[in-house]
Amino acid sequence: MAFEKVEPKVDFPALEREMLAYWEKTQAFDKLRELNQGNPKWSFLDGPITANNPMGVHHAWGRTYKDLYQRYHASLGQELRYQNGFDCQGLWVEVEVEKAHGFATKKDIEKFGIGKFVQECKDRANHYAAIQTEQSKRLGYWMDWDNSYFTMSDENNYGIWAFLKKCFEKGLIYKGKDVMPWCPRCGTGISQMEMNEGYREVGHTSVFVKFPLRDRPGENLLVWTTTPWTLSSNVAAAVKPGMTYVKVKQGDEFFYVGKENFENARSQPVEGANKSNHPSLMAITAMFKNNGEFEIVEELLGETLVGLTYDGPFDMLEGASEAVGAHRVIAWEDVTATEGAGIVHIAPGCGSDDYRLGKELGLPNIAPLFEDGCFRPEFGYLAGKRFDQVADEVVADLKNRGFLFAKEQYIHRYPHCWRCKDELVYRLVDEWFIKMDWRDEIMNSAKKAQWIPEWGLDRELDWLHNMGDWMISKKRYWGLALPIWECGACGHFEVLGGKDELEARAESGWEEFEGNSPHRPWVDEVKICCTKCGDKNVSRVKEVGNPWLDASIVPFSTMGYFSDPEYWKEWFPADFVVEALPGQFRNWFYALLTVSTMMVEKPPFKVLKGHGLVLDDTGKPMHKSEGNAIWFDEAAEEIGVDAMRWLYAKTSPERNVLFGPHHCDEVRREMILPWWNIYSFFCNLARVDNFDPKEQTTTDDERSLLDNWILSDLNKLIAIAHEAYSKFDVAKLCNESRRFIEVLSTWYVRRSRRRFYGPEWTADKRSAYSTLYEVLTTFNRIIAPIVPFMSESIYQNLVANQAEDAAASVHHTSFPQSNAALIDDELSSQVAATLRLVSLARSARKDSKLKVRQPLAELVVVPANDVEGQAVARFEDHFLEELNVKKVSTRDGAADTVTTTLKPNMKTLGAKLGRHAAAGRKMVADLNPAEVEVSLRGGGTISLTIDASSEEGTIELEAQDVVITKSYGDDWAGACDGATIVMIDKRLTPELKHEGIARDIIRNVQNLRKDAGLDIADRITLSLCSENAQLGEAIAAFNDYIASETLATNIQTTPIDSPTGKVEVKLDGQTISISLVKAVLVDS
RNA sequence: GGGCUCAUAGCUCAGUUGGCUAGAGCGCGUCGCUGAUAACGACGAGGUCCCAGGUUCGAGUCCUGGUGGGCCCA
Repeated sequence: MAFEKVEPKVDFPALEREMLAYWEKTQAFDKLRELNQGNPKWSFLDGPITANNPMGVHHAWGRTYKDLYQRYHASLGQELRYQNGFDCQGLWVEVEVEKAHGFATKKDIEKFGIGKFVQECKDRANHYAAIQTEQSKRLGYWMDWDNSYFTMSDENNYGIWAFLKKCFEKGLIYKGKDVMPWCPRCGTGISQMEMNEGYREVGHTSVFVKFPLRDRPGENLLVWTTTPWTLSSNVAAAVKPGMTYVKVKQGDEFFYVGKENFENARSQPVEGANKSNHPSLMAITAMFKNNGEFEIVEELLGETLVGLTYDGPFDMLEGASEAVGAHRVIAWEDVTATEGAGIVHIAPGCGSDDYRLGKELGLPNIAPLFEDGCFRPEFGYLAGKRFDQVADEVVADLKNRGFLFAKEQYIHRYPHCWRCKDELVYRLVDEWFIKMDWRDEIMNSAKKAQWIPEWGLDRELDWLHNMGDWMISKKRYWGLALPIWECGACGHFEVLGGKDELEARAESGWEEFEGNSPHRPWVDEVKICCTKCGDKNVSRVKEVGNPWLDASIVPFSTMGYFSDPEYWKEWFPADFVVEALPGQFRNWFYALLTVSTMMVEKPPFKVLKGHGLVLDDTGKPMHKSEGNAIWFDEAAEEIGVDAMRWLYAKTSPERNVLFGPHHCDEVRREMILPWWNIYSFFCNLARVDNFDPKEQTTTDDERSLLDNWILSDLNKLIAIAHEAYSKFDVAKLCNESRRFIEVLSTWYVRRSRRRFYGPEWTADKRSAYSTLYEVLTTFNRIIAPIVPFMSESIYQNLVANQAEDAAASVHHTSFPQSNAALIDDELSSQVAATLRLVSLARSARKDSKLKVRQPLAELVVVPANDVEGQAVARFEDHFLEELNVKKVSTRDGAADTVTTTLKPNMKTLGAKLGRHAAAGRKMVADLNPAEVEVSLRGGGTISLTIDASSEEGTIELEAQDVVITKSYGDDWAGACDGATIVMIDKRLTPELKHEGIARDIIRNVQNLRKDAGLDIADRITLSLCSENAQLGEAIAAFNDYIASETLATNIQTTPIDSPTGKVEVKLDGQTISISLVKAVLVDS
């Protein structure tokens, strides 16, 4: 069957949709699974994508890797699971559902009904999972889409219960307190990651306050804070032991303050362009000045202050009573000399550093706020007021009671809720934790896996080493129901490990729960009996779980650990996982390792590969709000997903990829179009010639040098491809492929073009066809995992439609194997030398100012090595044609035609010579240029003694000290590179001149034919009219040549009546009129 | 403050275990080609391989210390 015509201009997105339809129609994916069923397994584990929005282009990077490595392993015949995952539970889904309803606080949700709310969250996850499924298919991502896992599934949730139960049995689950960023409006803690989203610049009233020392009447600590309301909860004041402090006397009072803090100018930590908008801060010295005269009476180290007790500013409040006896100066290394007063206000109930410090030292925690950010009743005049509305009142009060030293407006970046934009507050809360004192075991697991890049392991170990206990609770609604039942009567708590255990332990509520998923509010109906005190009404705690738990149980829950252990053993651990690097060390990678180490004491993956972020065209992060984010659908239909996939595949994974019009265009130009053009060139000729790959075959003997060379290169590429895919380094393959396409297009195809044109099936033509056919089909298979659509389309035309027994899809065929017998390194190096010599000769031709159309008599090569000499001998024809010369020859030396001249470079030489400049200059000028060139090449030096009597009279001459130029005389143009010299004879004989003119004419005729809309095969009658004698001679001399090249049946020197095409051009300054008409062929 | 990482042409990036004259694409300039090509090709200009030391016959590459950027932790 003939090849289908290939349009050189293709709508790639349309072609991709066509291939999608073909796969759908032929059930190509299912067929592939059937083919590999029962074969050795390759286990890939998918990190779940958050099913909360449509995909952006950034999602496509990881998914491209996931698909292409799976396709490679399938092409080796391996059986795969092809299971995609969706991450469904968590605050991000809740937020979107809240937005849709216009909810502002948790109370709105409770009023709406937790059951209804949770159901809507589920619906939303399902909705976007469906959209992402369709988008992934469009990406060409072959997965078992009917069998994706959802982290909200019962199996997954109960799997986590089993994990938590195991932790509980080892005594690792506990209820603890921590101070964390809290949004009073949303009523929830905010994680570190969420907090990073929400920093905004705001102004706060900051104050310097006095803490009077109890044992030293009249002496005060000077303390600074940007959050005056937290003074209500002050417990201690911290100094840095080794830092120098000063004791300042003003009036009857003394103040302790950090020496540098006291003396130095203060600046606001503001970045960039906003700087000028901010008032500068008053130095502490200046504050004192404002209050009158002062003097420094003593310098002392911070350690001498430690242990002193003081009166707090709010000791009269009932809520602060616990702090009164605790007020003292403590030591803290993190106190800085650049911010505040060098003495830091510590409120362990209101700050996270404060809390940690307080915990170490056993300080009491004062937690003044309710969930909604309002003060508790025991805080006097503050009671019932919100923390962010009391600054003025507090300042006035401090002033009245003599605690205020100074106040100011302070502008800084402060965390805000990323959802409602309210200011966050640090608040002491009860949360549930997993103790992490077994981190060494997790670190051992991490070390057992291979990390790509390797430093990923160091990074993970660093995190594991430093991380605190894992806070697994969140005071929200939509998420894993933490299986912790806590007895309200005695405080005893237990963790249940699964549905069966829950049923067995249920005292009441089972009927209400049964049939529902283990989520709030349904699971909360179930009450159990306290094993300690016998209370029969023990409830589950209200909290839901950390979403990373959801995603990290999947190597167990989705692989049948709980339901089908035999199956699980076959697929665990995964051979490969790949995800975006930033963030995942403390998220998914960490959680996976933790859960898996607890469950089976080993890592759930053998190889973990990470990749970077997707940035915009200019290297900036993509943000919806900045308008530089790109949706997946938009990009897919604009540039096509093959181009997108290639862009992702060719980027070094550990760095970021720049995605935008410019970079996509580059991919199209360097890879997609050249590859398609070679294919369409071949295919359209093959149609005309009725090439049949089974009929027109060739033998090794018949292959040309170029054929052997390109096959050698191809087989090398196959070996590289196997290595790159199996080591997960596809970027390397992309680089090599690009190089291959380039040499294939610009050397093999271009140099071989004419071999395809003849009418007869000569051995050479068969050889050209069958070689290029093999190269096309093989290379197509190599890159199929990366560009599945384009390669499928090419395969369909070149292979599938040619043979009944061919596989239905390129993705059903097995990966090519490299044939070492076809690799010829010597030939490759000779071709490389040829390319280099031709390039040099072009440079020489350019220098000659004679265009390539003008034939010249001779090219002379002075080879630098044997390979170059062999190249000239073996590829003589190519030199002749490429450079349009009549003869090519080699010579050992070129001393007779090339003059080498040497000029001293006084810029560098002058400095070396100093006072010997004049003599040295002469000496250098007298050196033998050719010998100097040889000596200096490759970094050598020449020792010159100008004046033996002085030490500086001897210098080392280096390459940079001289300028070496070559001239080739009037008759030759030349170029050199290293030791290689090429020269072209510039002398034009009349014969050569005539041939040049003939070729110019041919070119103009060809253009005219094209403009006249003639078919390539149309015959013409040609008229060439010129009054110039030289043109006439040229036409006469090359009449046959012109006729055969332009398919002219007749060339006349008189004008044609009503020509189809006519043009007047100037050749060599002389006018010639060219016209033509399609010849009428008479059947003979 | 600690960990990891990056720094190569105007821009985006290659550069295996140290090895001949440090490369590509884009952009720029010049020329050419244009019956496979949404084009393309050739040639050219453009480099302190961030800085300073060290190891070595030899360092973009290895080591130490800085500077600057990124990520993470504190």
